[in-house]
Amino acid sequence: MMTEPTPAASQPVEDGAKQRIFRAAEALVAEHGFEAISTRDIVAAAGVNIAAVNYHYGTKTKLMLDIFRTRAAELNRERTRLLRIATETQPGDARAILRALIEPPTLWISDDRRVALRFLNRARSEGPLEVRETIRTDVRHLRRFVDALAAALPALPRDELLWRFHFALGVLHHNQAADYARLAILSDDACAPDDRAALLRRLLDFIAGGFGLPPAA
Amino acid sequence: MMTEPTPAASQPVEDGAKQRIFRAAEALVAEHGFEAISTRDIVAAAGVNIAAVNYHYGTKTKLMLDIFRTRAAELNRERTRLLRIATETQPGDARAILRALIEPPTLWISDDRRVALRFLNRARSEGPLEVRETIRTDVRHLRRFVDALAAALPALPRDELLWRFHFALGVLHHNQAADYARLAILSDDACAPDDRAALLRRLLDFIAGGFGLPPAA
DNA sequence: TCCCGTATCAAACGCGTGTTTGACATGGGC
DNA sequence: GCCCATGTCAAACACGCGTTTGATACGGGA
Repeated sequence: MMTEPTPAASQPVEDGAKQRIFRAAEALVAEHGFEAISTRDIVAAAGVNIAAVNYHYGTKTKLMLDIFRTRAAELNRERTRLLRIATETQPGDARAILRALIEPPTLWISDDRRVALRFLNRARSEGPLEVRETIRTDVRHLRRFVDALAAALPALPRDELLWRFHFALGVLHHNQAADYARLAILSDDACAPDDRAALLRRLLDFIAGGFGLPPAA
Repeated sequence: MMTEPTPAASQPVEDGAKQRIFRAAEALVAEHGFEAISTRDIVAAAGVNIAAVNYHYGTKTKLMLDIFRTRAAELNRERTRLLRIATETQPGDARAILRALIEPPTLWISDDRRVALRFLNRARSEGPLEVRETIRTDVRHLRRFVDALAAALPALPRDELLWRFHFALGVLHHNQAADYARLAILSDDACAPDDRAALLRRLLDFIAGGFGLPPAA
């Protein structure tokens, strides 16, 4: 008798107005983008009065910041955990480091955290200035991966490493974003991101190949 | 004595109100995004009256569509030309095909068509529905590359090929978009996309590696 | 019982938006 | 000289935006 059955996402189980606003705003931004939705859209989806946003969050922008920080922290925590495991159990294995970077967002795509992931991507590209400035926090987080890769690939010059890391993030972000539409059309619906394991393998193979790593065992 | 000195971009040389609106809107969207700019911002930058946008283009959205179609056609034309050359002079060379895909947008980054390129990316991700729907046109264009790659890599299953193509487009788009900022911070400003030839080589190496191709000769 | 912090509500405020209007200027064709 | 198509202009339109207000309800502690 501890909690409600199961929360839809990793939000607190209580379902007060504040949480409903949080989740409605996250879902709407994930689907329609930052500028396309209004405070009135949010409160309509959340089933609360329009003044509730400002009462609980002060400002629409502060609400977005709150969502962003919550979700970014969740993602970074999971990645950091996997990175620690990788460097401890498979020291020097660059592929394992890349896997720690890639696996969390890729698995999120196919469960109920897909919404959180798409929100994060929207925020990074379209979000208000206050949101985009927190990218500097992300950089501190990503540097751990760069350093781990540098240690695992001592022969690779640092600028080459950084460029390839930059390209790898491009693949990741693109994959989290909207446009499976184009892939679906190109493939006559033969390619869909349903099979999590296969998607993760393909992503890891592609990025590891881009880093010049030999194919997996 | 044929034309004015040199047009800033590949627009007609005449500099009437219509062209000034075109270029001002393109530049503003490239820098600030689709929803962030208003008709009044555009006419202020273009030095024309506010009614000029609706007089010449009918609607703000139609203006954006006009810019998008113009620039997309330019990019696709250039890519198609390179693809034809590649398949004629280096038949069966997958790397040459990828180069035809990658080279035009990569070179645009470092000349005065950077604005056009960033507009195209903004449009694809944030643009109004009418703009994003023209992605289907792009798909017809991209299919030529998929088919050429399939012919050059007969051993690669089509679904694997399509996924890797999807990933490759991710790298490309990410690279055309805003965020060299993160790379600059990560590298302490050691990595900048100034050197066109080096950027093109790095991109091509990464994507060819992702396709499992051996390093270039 | 009274009180006060918490929360919700309908209504409104001021402002910026995309678009439209109607007047006015220009200039080549008859 | 007149006409009409082509542009340009200041002003205004209706509307949606984020935010604020002031009233009202609830509910546990003194």
